Amino acid sequence: MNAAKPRYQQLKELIIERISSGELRPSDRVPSEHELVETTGVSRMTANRALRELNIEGYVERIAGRGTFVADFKAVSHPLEVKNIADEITERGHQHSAQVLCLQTVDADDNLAARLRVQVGAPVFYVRVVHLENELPIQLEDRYVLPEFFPEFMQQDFSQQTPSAYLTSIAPMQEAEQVLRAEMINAEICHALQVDEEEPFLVVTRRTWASARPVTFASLYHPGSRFELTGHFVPPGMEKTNGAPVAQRNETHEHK
Amino acid sequence: MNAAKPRYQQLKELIIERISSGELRPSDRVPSEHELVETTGVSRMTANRALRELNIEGYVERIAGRGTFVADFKAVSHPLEVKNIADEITERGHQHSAQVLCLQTVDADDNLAARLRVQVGAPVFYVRVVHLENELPIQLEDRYVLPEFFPEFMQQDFSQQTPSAYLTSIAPMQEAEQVLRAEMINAEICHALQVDEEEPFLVVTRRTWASARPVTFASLYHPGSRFELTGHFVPPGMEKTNGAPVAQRNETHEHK
DNA sequence: TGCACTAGCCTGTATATACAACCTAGAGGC
DNA sequence: GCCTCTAGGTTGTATATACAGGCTAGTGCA
Repeated sequence: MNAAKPRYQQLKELIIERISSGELRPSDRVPSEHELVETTGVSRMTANRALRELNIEGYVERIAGRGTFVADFKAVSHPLEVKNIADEITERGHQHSAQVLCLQTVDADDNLAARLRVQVGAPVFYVRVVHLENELPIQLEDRYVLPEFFPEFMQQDFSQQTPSAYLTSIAPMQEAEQVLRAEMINAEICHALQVDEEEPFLVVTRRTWASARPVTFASLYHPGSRFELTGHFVPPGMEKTNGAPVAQRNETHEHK
Repeated sequence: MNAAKPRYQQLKELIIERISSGELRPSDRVPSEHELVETTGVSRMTANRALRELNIEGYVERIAGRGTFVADFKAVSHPLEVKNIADEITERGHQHSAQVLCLQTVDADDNLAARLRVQVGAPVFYVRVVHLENELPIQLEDRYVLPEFFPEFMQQDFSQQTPSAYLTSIAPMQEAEQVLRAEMINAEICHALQVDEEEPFLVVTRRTWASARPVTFASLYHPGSRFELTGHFVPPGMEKTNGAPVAQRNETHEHK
């Protein structure tokens, strides 16, 4: 079983592994091209290609003259991904606040055990938080977390830092799966969000993986009348094409 | 105004421009690295970098031994994008069919004129199609199209080919904006989809651009009980990491 | 002490060269 | 006619080299 993989790819995976394992943490320094040449024996161009591609893929930040550093974990980069809700709200210039309704350890039922791949009855951390935008509730977050991955979870103050922000600061998100649907929701959640029971909800359920296993499972409930998910997509390579004769491009949110 | 841009970037933009303008169409042959060396005077490594990055970005397909070809237009590549609904259904192994409820030319009202950037009262093509999965209606599509970009639109048979598939076969999608929300919908649409009026809907509205202007505007209505949007995200660079000890990966739809 | 400058490290780009692997058309033999 | 094999074009990777430009710490001068 010879490593049929090209050397630049091996280099990339070696560095990704060091990041995923926690050996290299966000804003840590990654070996420079010259150091990689010396430690691995590749040429500088090969080291450059590996680091350059890791940069494009968002793993590292490169600064000419300073070095290469592990990137802050992409708070998920899809156009339609629900990012950290607190960031989204402050980006709109509004005030984010959060109320922790519940923070406890629960035993996994069948459904939860299957989603997190644990034994039925195994202890799982659980938090329920309501997120408010300018005092108006716009999201209820039900989140289950694997205790062995986030042992300090229960000691956090989630009215100050969102669960999502805390989790990504501890472990890199390696894979995510999410499902989006429209649903009518039970009275308890409607009441917590101060809407009536005829309100349709936009529901996002998401699992994220780290170290090749699911580590957190969340359901996010949004009142349809107060929340919409906006995505704007520009094909890669065109982002900064200001020299080309492309007139107005940056009018993302002119409507409404 | 010297071209401060690096040469590989200039090369990329030159080729993107030829694709966007329609000079190079999907599956057309793109100049080989050697030809680019001869016509533009760069070295082969520089030409290689330009083509390699265009490949990563999805503009072209490269086949060792054959050449480089313009890619089929990515039927939109986000995890959460609503792709061509017909493809999604057939990928699930089900039967797709479509009913054209309406195909006509309408005058743009205020709202539509603003979204498509045309004069109020300007003629716009309009089609309403219901998409069925194994005879069950799962999407109603209301689509408005700029006549000057798609003059043959009204002659198409949209029960055979979805509007989306037709449009992307004619013009490359350069930019997209979409909004997703949960809503209660009027009786007419509920009736067309054979659901009762208490059904919550997942509504997607989308504009797509070509040649730096919006060319089509669509609203897609999905009954909440019959439709969910699934996204699966693997960070770049990890897609084919089969050498790493990552066990089962392809179980995206194991639930439900 | 405080400032200016520079040496040295780093990334970014560009080139020339080399070899391997892949694919196809066409030559040549059967 | 049909098959085989090969020559040549094409991509994929790897290396050595070179120069430009950004950043910083530390030297040395005032």
